[in-house]
Amino acid sequence: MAEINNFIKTIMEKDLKDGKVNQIVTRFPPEPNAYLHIGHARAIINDFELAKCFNGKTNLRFDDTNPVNEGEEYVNAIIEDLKWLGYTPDLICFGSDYFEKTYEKAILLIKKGLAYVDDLSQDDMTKYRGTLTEPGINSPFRNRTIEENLNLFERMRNGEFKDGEKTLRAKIDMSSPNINMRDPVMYRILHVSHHRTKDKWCIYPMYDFAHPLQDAFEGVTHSLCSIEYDNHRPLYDWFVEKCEMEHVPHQYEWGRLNITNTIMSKRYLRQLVEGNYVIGYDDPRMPTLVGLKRKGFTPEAIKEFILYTGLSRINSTTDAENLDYFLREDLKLKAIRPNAIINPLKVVIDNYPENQIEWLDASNNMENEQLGTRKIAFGKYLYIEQDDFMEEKINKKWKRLSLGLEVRLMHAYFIKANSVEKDENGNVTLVHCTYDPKTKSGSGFDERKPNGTIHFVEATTSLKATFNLFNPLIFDETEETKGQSFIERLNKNSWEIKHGYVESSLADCKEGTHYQFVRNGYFCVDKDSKKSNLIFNRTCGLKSSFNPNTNN
RNA sequence: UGGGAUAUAGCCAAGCGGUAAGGCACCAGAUUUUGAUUCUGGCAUUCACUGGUUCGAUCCCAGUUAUCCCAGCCA
Repeated sequence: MAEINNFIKTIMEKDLKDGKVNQIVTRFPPEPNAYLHIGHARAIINDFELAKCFNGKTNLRFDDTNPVNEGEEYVNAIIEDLKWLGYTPDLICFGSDYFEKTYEKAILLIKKGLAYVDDLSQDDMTKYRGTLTEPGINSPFRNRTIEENLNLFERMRNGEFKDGEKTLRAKIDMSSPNINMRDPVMYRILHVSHHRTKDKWCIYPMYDFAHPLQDAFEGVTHSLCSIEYDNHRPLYDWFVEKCEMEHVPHQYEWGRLNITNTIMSKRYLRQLVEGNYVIGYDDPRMPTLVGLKRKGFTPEAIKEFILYTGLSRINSTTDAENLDYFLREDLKLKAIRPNAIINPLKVVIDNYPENQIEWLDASNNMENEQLGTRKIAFGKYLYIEQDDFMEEKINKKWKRLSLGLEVRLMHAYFIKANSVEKDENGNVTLVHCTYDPKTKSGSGFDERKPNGTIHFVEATTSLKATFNLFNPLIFDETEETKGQSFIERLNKNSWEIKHGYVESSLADCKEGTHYQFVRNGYFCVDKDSKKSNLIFNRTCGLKSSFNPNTNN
């Protein structure tokens, strides 16, 4: 695996060397209200790998301070995703585990005159907050006595007020140019049942107040988050200091990772699922970890991708090509390489006996002998790929079958095309060939070189199969699609289905097994596959394709 | 428009005062029973721009420009 190396690691090394910390402790803090996607994978992998570098620890802490939309379903899914990526947290905990301790710290701030109960309505609070260019105005409730605040806050907890009636706010500076410092809300009233604490609480702490305290309670040394929290760091530090936390955690930010042609926002992903535009969160076109897994991605490929892509404070958009590369790289030696024909063209070997099938030895992966060999069938009737035949060789680069030319059928014989049959539209429906028995694979025959090597499947023994070809769910922003909603821009051809044939050795293939089909890329057996109707999901394409019409 | 962050090739990304790492993509050639893989070579005289300091600047300073984030009782 690639060695992790980024600016956060440099910071950690220095902190350790300077004796600022004795052990690195990080945390991955998802809110349990969505499925994890490739963007989260970046946080997970960096959190865990950085700690691992220094024999540190990493906690999985569910940030469940807003019971609306949060739930058990997501908690379990996130734990499963982490397991799939190969990470075991040193501690699994919840923000709600600290509700009591967090409440006590709020009391402390009230007693220090640094927090107050506010009666302002939501609309008024917005007005009092000011704008980006104008300072805010102090709330008329800002100078309540400590006793009054203590009393009111306790009554908030006891459920004496309705949602939105009161809030607890930190008393900082309404004229701060950093809007986060303009008396941020610490607690709001929500008469909502929490998935873990049920109805015990009706006031819930806000992220800005809860998060730094949780980090401090757990002894987190390096609290890593994305760059949009940069503006929150002064507040983070303010709460840690004013709450007199024994342990002082520090927040560091990195840029978000986007991938070309990929929708990553929680809101959009939810819209896709709820609007039935995709099968579910594990639809192979989704950038969720479960989706990538079902499409055929391996955790190793995702890790390598993240580590090689690096980390900086810039929000970046990486070409999806990079993701594909690391999957190809991982699968190269793992995948079995059987024959599959996606767009079949019939071939008949005129000089081969009727009703005879020959079973030939074929290597599963010539670069990895450990994957063994299998038997493939050869007979009078074959299927080849339509793209592999052209009546006339139109240019020097053409390395496939044409009339009068000879090609090697992989793992089998040389065949020569002699004539074709066509339908009423002039399309080739059958190619008449002859084979040369002397050219059998492995015989060492080298008297003449074929025009190329193509793959095939024997017609009578092959199995029918369905191939799922996935394209990006959305188009790039173009002139025509500009201004359209995201749903309107959905790629109508994001899922193409092809029906073809695979060799008989795939009769007992298992879900999740990877195959590389020659010139068609890598495929993974989908969970819906049954022997009678094999289903393969394309995981990624090969590196380059050849278009006979555009090459000279 | 106030504050903050960022700017290195088509895309990521090292570099932290001594003369531009690496990966993807791309191009050329060799090998090849996959037009894949593998191998070999090529790919920033310049670091958003303009000045300044310095023997010397991607790096320090000043100004300019561009992009992103912040006005939830979301996280």
